[in-house]
Amino acid sequence: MSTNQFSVPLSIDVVVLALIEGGLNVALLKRPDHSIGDAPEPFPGAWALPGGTVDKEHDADTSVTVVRVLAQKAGIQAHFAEQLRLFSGKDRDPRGWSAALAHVALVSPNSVKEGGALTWFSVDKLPRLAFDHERMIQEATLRVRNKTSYSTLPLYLMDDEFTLSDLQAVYEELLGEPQDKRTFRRMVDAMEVVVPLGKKRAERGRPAELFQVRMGAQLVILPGAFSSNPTIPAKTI
Amino acid sequence: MSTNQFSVPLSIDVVVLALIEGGLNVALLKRPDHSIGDAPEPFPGAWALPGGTVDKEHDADTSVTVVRVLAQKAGIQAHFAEQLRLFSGKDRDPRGWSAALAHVALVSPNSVKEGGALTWFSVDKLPRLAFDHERMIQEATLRVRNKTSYSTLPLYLMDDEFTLSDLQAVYEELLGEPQDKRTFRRMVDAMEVVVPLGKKRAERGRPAELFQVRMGAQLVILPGAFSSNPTIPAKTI
DNA sequence: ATAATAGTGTCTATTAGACACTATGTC
DNA sequence: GACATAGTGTCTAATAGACACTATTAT
Repeated sequence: MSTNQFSVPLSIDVVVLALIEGGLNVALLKRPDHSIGDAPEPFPGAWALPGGTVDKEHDADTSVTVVRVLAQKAGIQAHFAEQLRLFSGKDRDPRGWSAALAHVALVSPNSVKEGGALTWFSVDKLPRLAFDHERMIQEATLRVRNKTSYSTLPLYLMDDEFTLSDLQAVYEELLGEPQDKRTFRRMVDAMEVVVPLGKKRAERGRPAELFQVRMGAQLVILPGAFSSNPTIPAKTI
Repeated sequence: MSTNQFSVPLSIDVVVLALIEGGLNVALLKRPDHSIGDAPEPFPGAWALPGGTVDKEHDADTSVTVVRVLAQKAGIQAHFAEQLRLFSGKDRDPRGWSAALAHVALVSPNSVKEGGALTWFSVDKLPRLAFDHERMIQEATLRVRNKTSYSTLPLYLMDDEFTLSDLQAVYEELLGEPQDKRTFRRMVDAMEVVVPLGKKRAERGRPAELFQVRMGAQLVILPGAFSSNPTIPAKTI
């Protein structure tokens, strides 16, 4: 095992997002209130993202760690996960220089109900968070909202069966502005990512056709697919 | 200094890209041919990206390391740099489990001439590369080409002064297809990122107005800005 | 004048937005 | 029937592409 002067304490954190009652929520765990044994744990009693460390014996790479962390800490299998970025520095952990590889993961509302020890918070009403986890959540939601404007990413937030009105409501929530029904359906149609199930769901009014994500559908990225003008600030060194 | 079982050997690598005679080139360094002292260096004689390790005493975070690596190893100040992703695993370095934080950096053709020990290679004709550096270069160029289709990223590849025809040629190289002159200029105009210098440059034919990047211009991201349909494969866990 | 490249005018095809209309269910 | 929501038809405005035309330099 090579842990020398060029080694860095590395943790793997995941911003798990799901829609609950139409709003974006993030899964958090409460850190222990008091120190355990002799090692003083930082941020006692604060909330934190589910995370873990790499098991160098068994984790072929960090993506394996992510799957393991989601399963063990969150009891969740994500529909989508990707690296956000590496957060690092001497100030993020009082114990010294450290790094955390942050990820975004999207899960469906259904899987929220099963999730074990997790507590869900609206991304607009976050509690006191440990480390730089608040920043991770901010960047994760920004990434999701930006990608929404030019991709089919929100499909990963849907349940197995959904109506086109459901899907439009999700886009509207993430984009923060209403979408025209006709334009929206033209887009969805053009992307060829959903297939009708031949079933209908009735709540009020005319029953709506149920759809599911097309088998083998990849994340579709279209120029000017949805919304107006997303902007991402540049980082210049 | 905390280097325990949760620590991981971390290096910082940078894919430095520049246009040379119209084509995308990457800056590489040759690794020593023979072992130095007793530590057997992997990939002797192979080419590698400029990189280094975090100096936990002096580097507040990894972005500082990137700047330092670019200055020390490459003698370069980049116009643009961002994290690509963390490459990790037990197989990428024969010495054991390791991680490398890969970056993309863009520099102007002018800065190529000054760059000290670097050797530049066309991204289409790469030599034998150490570690997973070939993969890093592939992902870096893909990222740049994708962003080109919906942003003003290529501005960071331009010299201080350039004509609109120069800029269009860069976009055409990166997108791999010709652009309509009128459409291209409408876009550039709409983005308000360049300003005329009131000077002209003559080579053959009518002299062209010279432009520079507008002071304080940020990376502009427009829906459907350039080109047709970029696609990025999704990663599902 | 001719060649070469810069820059503009303008027609047309395509696409996005608005919005009214029809369709199908419940009460 | 009224009401509510789903789904479609279609006009219009905005945009993108094509491409010809004018402009300005060198030889």
